[in-house]
Amino acid sequence: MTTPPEHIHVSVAWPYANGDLHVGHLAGAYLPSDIFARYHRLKGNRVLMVSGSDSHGTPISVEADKRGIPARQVFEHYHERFLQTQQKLGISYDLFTHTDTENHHRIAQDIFLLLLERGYLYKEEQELLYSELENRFLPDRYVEGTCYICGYDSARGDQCDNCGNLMDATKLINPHNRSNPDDKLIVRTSEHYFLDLSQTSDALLRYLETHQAHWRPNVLSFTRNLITQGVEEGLRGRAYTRDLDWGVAVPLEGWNTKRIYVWFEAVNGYFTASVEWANNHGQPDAWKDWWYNPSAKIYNFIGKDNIPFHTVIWPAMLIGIDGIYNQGSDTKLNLPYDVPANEFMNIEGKQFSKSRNWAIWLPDILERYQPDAIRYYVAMTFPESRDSDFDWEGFLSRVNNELVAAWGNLVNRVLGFAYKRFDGKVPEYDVLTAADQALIARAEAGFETIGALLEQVKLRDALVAAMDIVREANGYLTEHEPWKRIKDDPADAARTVYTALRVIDNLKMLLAPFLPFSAQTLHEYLGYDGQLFGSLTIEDYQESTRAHQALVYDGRGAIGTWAKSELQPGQALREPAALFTKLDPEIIAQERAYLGAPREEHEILSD
RNA sequence: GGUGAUGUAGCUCAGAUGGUUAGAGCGCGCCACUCAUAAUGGCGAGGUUCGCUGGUUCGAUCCCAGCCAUCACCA
Repeated sequence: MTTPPEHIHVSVAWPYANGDLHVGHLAGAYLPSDIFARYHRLKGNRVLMVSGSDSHGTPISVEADKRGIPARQVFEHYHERFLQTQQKLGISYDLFTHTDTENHHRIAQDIFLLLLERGYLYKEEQELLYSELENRFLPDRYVEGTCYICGYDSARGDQCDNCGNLMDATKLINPHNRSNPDDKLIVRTSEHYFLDLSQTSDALLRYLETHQAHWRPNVLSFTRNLITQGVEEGLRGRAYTRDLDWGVAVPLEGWNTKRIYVWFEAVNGYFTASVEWANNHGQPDAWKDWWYNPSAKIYNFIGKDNIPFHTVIWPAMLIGIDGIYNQGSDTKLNLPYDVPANEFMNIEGKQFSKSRNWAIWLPDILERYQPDAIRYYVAMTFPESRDSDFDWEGFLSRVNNELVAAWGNLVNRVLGFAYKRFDGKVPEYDVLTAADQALIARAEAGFETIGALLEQVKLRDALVAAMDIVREANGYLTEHEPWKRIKDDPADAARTVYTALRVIDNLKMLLAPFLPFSAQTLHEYLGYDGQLFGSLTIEDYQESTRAHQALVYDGRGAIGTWAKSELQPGQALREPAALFTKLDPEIIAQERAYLGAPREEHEILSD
């Protein structure tokens, strides 16, 4: 009764390549998506997990200006660091590319042109602030002026820091260039394209109806209100184009000073990266197995700040370009099946802030902690239903008391005992008692119950459920005391140790999506060969005019399956060692000292 | 200002189409154990009853209204 494999597309938010990745990124999107993808791969489903660096956008230009280097240099620098960081954390993208590829530019332009041709775009004049000194329109965050509400003289173009109101930059009094007060700005009109959302709102509401049963309630009601409110108030669009020189060119005559708005082309990346992946594998149509397959499911893993873009704008675009690159077929282009947006992860009670360096940078903590320790704590603290908090005391406590003391120690005590007292082999046993069978059944049931939680993207609940089994296994050992029985009833000790090993073997798989590195180590200690998961490598790709690097998961040769252990008595074990490092309580003070202090970027060393 | 969410034990978080004693992990106390990275297991204490004020109801922490605080998006 094998079920045919499902096609699962895991689309992960594209990080701006203007600074290192931090735990907020990991908690919001990357770790949830990786756990989800690894689970589905173990299930035997066909997973396509893609993302990439967002190479464009004002934040990158701002960073480039600050450093006095070209935008391209900024994004290439951080793109490389993203690849290294995520490789070390084991975020298993089938393809993590970036948006400055020929492929991405071409498809983003095709999407724009198709929407234009089909009448989903309209043109309108906007009033914007223009610098005659620099001969360009300035983005709002480059603008400063006097607040027209409270009179504060250093209001930013997008918001007044004094009264908190959002600003319409063109209404600012005495607007000037933020970096040059003498550069007085003038209001000029500029022509732009807008995506006409009113044309897709009915289809979007029908789409919501068919998905409301499995969407998170906050995502659903937020989206529904956005659309219905938009219908009532004549929802139109947001600008699809901007007056910028860094980004994907608008493919029209006379539009050479404008670019496609970064948000619009970035969400296209889920699609363009799928196409790139297929091309890289020499199967140019393979992406259609996810995008034009009615039974495929697309999941968008994002943070709560991006909900409208993924539940309104991106689906609207997909409706608009239905049929793209699929001539001769009437299969519909898939919309996201689910958008399991996470809330935010705060740091020691305060919001993340790059400028104040109130952040936990992934490259930094990867120098000091095991990737599985980081993954464990962050997964246990996922902001799945509300904002959560990363605090170092909690990190120490969860790693030492749960990961090391409960799970790591269960493995260590049982494997160590079996290795020493049973001649380095899985014990041979006569029969299993009811208690033995009950514990094994309990662990085996996890493949159903924990699997169901993972499929519903209740990842923290799934991890808690696995740890419950760990505790039961520890309790079972305490009750059956094989270290005593080995003296007076060796047969009973053999049963108990066999049972514990088999439960550990099951737990290895149940925890593998969360803790892939230690699961592999444990797999080997148990005497097995082969890799549970595939390899994750950084590859070079050459297009006709440029080259780029990408993180690539290759699942060929992976042997892990989401299935019950069939551990054989007599199997030779390998000499075990501790899976996890216990942390010194001093790290709390050390780590807290980094928060808010100036930070130096270190080279990311490979292991 | 609008929309959506969040506010539950010392800490981090669950939860219920409204109904008897509101849960988990950690921390704390006691007991057991010593195979194990002094690692585990059991029991127990802890919430003035679930942000505040009203309302609906036989009954609300869970529904409704208002308010306060925090977060996100939008104007």
